Amino acid sequence: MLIGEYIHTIDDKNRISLPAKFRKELGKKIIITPGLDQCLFVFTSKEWEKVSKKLSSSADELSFLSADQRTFNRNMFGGAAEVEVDSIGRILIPDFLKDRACLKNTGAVIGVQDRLEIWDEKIWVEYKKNAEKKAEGLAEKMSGSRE
Amino acid sequence: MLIGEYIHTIDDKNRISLPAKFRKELGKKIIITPGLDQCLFVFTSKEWEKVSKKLSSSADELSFLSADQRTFNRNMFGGAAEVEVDSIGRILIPDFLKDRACLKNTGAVIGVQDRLEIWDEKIWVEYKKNAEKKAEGLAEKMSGSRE
DNA sequence: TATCAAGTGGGAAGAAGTGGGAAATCTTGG
DNA sequence: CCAAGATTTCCCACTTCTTCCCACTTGATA
Repeated sequence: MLIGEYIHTIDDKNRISLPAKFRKELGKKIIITPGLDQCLFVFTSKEWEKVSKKLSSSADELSFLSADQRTFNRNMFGGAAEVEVDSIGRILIPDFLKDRACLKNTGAVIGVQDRLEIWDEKIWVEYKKNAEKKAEGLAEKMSGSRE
Repeated sequence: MLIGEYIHTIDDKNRISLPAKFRKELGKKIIITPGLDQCLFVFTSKEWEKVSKKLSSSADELSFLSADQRTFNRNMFGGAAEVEVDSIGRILIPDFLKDRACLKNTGAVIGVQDRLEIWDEKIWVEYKKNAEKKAEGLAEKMSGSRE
């Protein structure tokens, strides 16, 4: 399982190191997509297959019939990139994805169960401040709604 | 079962000794997560599997489609870390978790049934003062609400 | 008082992260 | 169609940080 938070620099060539702890689980080829909330999602090839299957098969309908679905899928699939992990564990972030997530010199790499997220460090710090408070509230809520 | 309270120092390298009494039960790999109320939770790998399964049990849905779920998962999984217990029973607390719990030089390690909690000593002392008073009242309340 | 176990501290070897240069590939202009 | 420039990719080297191991201290017990 992918867990934890790591701060890494993004160099002039748009490369960022994947935390050593994640490399084995991620494998050699990974998929990067524009995520939700100003970050990038990173999936293993396997996870990506699952995810894309679930996204396309919501209900039995053809996914392109719904306008919302079209928008969402264009974003998710059109913005995705398959990248290779180099010999020492780095990946190259395509320019258009770097822009999407407003990445600058320093990125935060977050393990969230079965995906990674890549944030610009500053945005991540800001986000975390709010999220910590919310998360405690959510915990209460969940404990209440549990059967 | 993990019970009791131990005060240990956190050294310059962010290491803290696990009380000798707990080591056998905890095993070699443990999971640390941000807890509720300014402390860290420490789980055995087994316990963690249970906990994370319950938390992520939103059936077949993609967990990242719900905003609340994203917030919660980022906090829970992104804030977690798997750490190894070294040969003489210490663990290394990652910086980001140390910050979360405002840990300084001295930590309180508390056994709470099937998990440990790690508090900054001062915060723990403060918390205890209040908690002792409250606990008596809560006992009344709980005895009333239990089915 | 001596011995053993537990806790604390620090040094050294190794791994991980970062940066840069060279080779290969692609593109553009002549 | 070829050549020059630019871009990308691959690889190597340096530096920093982590991890492992050993030794000292303290307190408890026989």
